[in-house]
Amino acid sequence: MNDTRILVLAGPTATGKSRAALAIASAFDAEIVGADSVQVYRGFDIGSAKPTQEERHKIPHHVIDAIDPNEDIDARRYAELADLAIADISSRGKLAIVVGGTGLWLRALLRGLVELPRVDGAVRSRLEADGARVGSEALHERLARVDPITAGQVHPNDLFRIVRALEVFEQTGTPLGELRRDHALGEPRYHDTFVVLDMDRNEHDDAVTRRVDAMLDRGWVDETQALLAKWGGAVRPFGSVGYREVREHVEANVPLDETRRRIRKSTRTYARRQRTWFKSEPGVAWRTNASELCGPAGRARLEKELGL
RNA sequence: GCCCAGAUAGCUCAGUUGGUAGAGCAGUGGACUGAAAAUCCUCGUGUCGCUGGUUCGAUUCCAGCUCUGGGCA
Repeated sequence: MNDTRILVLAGPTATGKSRAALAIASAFDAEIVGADSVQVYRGFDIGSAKPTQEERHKIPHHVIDAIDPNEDIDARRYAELADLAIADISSRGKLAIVVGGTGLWLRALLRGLVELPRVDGAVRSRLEADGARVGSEALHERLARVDPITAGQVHPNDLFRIVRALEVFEQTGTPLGELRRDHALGEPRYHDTFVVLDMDRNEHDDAVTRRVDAMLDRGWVDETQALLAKWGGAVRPFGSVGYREVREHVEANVPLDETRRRIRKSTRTYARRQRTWFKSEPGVAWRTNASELCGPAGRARLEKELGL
């Protein structure tokens, strides 16, 4: 356990996290550490609602624009980058505010993950090829023989997790289910104040609609076109909400209105998944909304929680 | 005014040879330990337009009415 005190601001997309973080950062002389699996990528700006240059000039942001789109990052590497940023910020006597909606990354940072070797790309590709050939049920049966614990927890259709469990078994000789059982949920790694933001459902729906429209008005299509030209469509962030749909607009001539509709839909679906995640995430100190958090009462509570 | 077709889940519709109904889309709930904006799972009661008639029983058949679309005047 690290002695550093940090503030964590999480919650579904488009609930006002970034704006609240900016307000709190100016009030408390803090800097911001992103926890966002798309904002880490350079160039993916508009569609990830990345803070603007002016905002970032005013308040330093870390672990945003950290890698190129053709580089790989995972929860472990994210936690390492965030650890470095937090250490740097607190060494200068400032407060670090971790802001983002990527639940697994936050968990990796705040609680740690099971100790495991690096992912072996060759092993993973081979297992994926197996999956494509024999189907996920067959792979699930294979998993049941070597790792019954995980097989019992993972649906036979969830190829993604089946492959992950098999690759861990191949690399370590120990079933992932046993490793996880022994690790459980790690002890807190920081003195964190974990705040989850949410919003009234109808209000949030409107916020999503407005945000998608604003992004398109700001030149999201042009940005996507340029990114496609530079990196190609196979790069990971093109699998994300919105970029996937805009890419189809550009490459497959899906009409803009239809694209707009699809983005709204997948954004809402994504927000729902985030809501489910944060609902049961342990260690949350306060569930609130952006306006309450940024009001006088919120500020008083933050001062108390953070010991300022 | 007349003729024809339709009226069923938030939307588009299917269906019930008379025993109170089901798909797609939309939406919802959930899982998640190095791909996580990813990946995967779950969930469908609605005066079957209104009023009457026939019937043990009508959303289904019949009549009238209302509304919508199309055609003819």
